[in-house]
Amino acid sequence: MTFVLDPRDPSTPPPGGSFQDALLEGLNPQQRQAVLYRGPALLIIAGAGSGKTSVLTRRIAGLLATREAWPSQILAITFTNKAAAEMRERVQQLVGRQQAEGMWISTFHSACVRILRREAENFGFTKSFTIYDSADSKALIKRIIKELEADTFGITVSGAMNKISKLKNELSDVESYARGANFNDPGEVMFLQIFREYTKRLQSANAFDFDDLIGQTVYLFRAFPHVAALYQRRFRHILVDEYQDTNHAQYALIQELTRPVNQGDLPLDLQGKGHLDPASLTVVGDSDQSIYAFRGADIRNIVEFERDFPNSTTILLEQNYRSTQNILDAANSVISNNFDRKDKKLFTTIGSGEKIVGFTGYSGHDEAQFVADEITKLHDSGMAYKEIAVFYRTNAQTRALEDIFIRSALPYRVLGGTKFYERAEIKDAMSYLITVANPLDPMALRRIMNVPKRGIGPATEAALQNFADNNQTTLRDAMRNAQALGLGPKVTGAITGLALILDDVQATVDVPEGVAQAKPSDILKTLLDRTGFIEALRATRDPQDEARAENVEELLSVTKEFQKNNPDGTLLDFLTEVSLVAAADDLDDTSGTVSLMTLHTAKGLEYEAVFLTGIEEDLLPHRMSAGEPGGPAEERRLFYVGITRARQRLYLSLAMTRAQFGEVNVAMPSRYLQEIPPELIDWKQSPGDATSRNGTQPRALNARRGAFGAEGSLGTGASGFNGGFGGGFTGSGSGYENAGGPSATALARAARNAAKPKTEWANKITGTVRDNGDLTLAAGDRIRHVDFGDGRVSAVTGEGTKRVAEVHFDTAGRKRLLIKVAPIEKI
DNA sequence: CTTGCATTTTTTTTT
DNA sequence: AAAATGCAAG
Repeated sequence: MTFVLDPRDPSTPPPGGSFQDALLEGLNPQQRQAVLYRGPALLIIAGAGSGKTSVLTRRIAGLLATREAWPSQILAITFTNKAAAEMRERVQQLVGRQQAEGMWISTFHSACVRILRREAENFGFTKSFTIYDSADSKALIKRIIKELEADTFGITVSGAMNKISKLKNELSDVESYARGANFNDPGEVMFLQIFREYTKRLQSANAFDFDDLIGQTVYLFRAFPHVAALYQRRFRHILVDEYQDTNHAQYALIQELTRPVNQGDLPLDLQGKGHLDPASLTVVGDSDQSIYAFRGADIRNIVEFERDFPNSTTILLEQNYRSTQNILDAANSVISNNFDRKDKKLFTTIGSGEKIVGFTGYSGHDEAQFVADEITKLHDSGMAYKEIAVFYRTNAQTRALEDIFIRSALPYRVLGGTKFYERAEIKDAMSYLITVANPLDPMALRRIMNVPKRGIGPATEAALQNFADNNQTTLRDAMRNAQALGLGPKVTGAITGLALILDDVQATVDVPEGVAQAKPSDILKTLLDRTGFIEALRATRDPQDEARAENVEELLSVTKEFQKNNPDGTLLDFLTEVSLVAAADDLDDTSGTVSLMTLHTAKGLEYEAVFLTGIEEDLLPHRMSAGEPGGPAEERRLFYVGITRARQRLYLSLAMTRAQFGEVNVAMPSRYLQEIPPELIDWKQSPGDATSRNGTQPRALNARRGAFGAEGSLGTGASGFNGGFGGGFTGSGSGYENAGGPSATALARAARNAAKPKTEWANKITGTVRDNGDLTLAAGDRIRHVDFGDGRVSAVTGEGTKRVAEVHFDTAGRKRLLIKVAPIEKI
């Protein structure tokens, strides 16, 4: 038998061995056991970086290579689409592309959509149902609350939404919730009404929300045994990654799929053929990395696995192949503060490595500057940008980082956050596609009814909805019959005109069997052209609309790209893919950029160098987690996840003050910092340094002290902190820039933190990015920088808007600056 | 119906 | 600081 192994994988054996040798090459005994296990249920407790992906892929490859399973009998669930693609790729490299054809490797949500599209007609949906994302659900709930005037009961949109989501994750529907409801509580009665109405409208819109995708699939299996039997029979090996983050609905789904097949439920032609035993289940997880309790993840699923599956085997993977011992020591030490956990200690043979680097900035910007400077140093010493990542707790923290990165000409990309598909103009354009795919969906239709502006306002929309309700028809149908409403001729024409466009395009999608459907990009192009969507954006005075028009054109390229990758991809396939992209999915390994993301998004990823920023009280642990039971423990796990992403270098940074809601607040070091043995951290500037050096403290900070009064002043807070930490934070005190010694860095810092002088050029900073126009610089020029003061240009590289100046500042050391946007002037 | 301005609220994390 | 909301004028 011939086989291919990943040449990048150091464990790839020399050619000539048996397949089994190749399969197990480079694995430790526990990993081998996990690859070779055959039986009903296997639990792999896999510590961070313990090679579980390798184990899972080899396990699948082994099943395929020995013909124990056909590819179509394998269902592997991953946490992101990117992880799914990677796993598929690695299995294919082991057994060949053809051998792996037909495996289901996907996320819970993608797998469920696939099942639901196939089976939805069993229970009152069509295959072209819409998937409502959180924003869609929110809009619908908001509408319902308004209609029912439920806000007078103290019910908020987000409150109702969270509650509904929580209930759905517990597989509770309106009726089961009603059974236990307290009908003497008017608020609860009102909530019940909202829940009922929400459910009804999803059904009539032919739509599922995110939670439904899982919950309704479970419902489908439970209500229709003949459907369940097909999938129980089909999937012989089910593997679930990140099992610690499954919620009850996902747990129930796995339970349904691993039931023994009831012969009588199968179609006649399948009865008595094939396997009737329950599928074999493999789950992989690590309770120390459970960070999704807020969206219903239930740690008990993994803790009680052995009870749920009495015949199961458990394997522990504790050897870490990713990080240095210093990084692991820090991680172990932090996580050991969570009681109620099985003791588990990661170890490595890699060696202790560099110390962890700590830094305390005076502000979020100061911290960001440190991060940028250190990244530049790492890059100068040969580390690729794509091997570096910056993590933070909240998306809002990206602002300061982006600001500094742009000025420093650091190539970066932000994962997640305000995603492309969340932009209003993109949602509008997507709504056109949704309306064509699913004419029953009034939410999508409402969204585009007056985009571009057609003079169809709220009153007209209400009239149409009224007509639809009175005639037991859809909003879309009401638009077709707009003449019957007796509105003005202009509005009526606008409405019927839009209805005609939508009907025309829909006719190219709803084609008879055997006829080819129109392609997503052609559909979008036609819709945009006939509605004048892009021209309307270009015709306005708002300067941002040009960027919006470009975004819509970008969406058009996305549809073309999709077609290139999926030649047979339908409109529905495209809509599904877009609905289910995860933050980590737009990671592009070839981008050559530094990656910025939240700690949650970072799960499952790894980098040579990792910067954990904002390690402060109220941020990590986050203020909002304080009230939740188990909140601080989950935040600690989040910190643990962040630490364990790093292979070689780990940086921990925080700031003494942080801007929030437009005002500056004092920040305190996170309690979790104390949990790392002090000798593991090399503080370039410790929290103590940043507060106790009165002589060199920046002006702006001194000025601010008065504002806080005695009680909340930095002085008081700082000494309290120093006492509490028993001197553990006494760092080198030399400042992080070695260029000019302590006094120089202190000066630079003072300059950086001082109130910005209101010179002409300072005012040029408009919006988020400043523009120096065609300012030209050459080596030898003297310049002045808002934060770093005066300096001399030593070199200029790059072209056009990407020109970068390397500057030796008199006090702040060497920096690289993007000439077009840096806050500089020639002197 | 649309536009512009004033006011208020908002940030945890995500499929 | 930015986004969402509300209100009044055109």
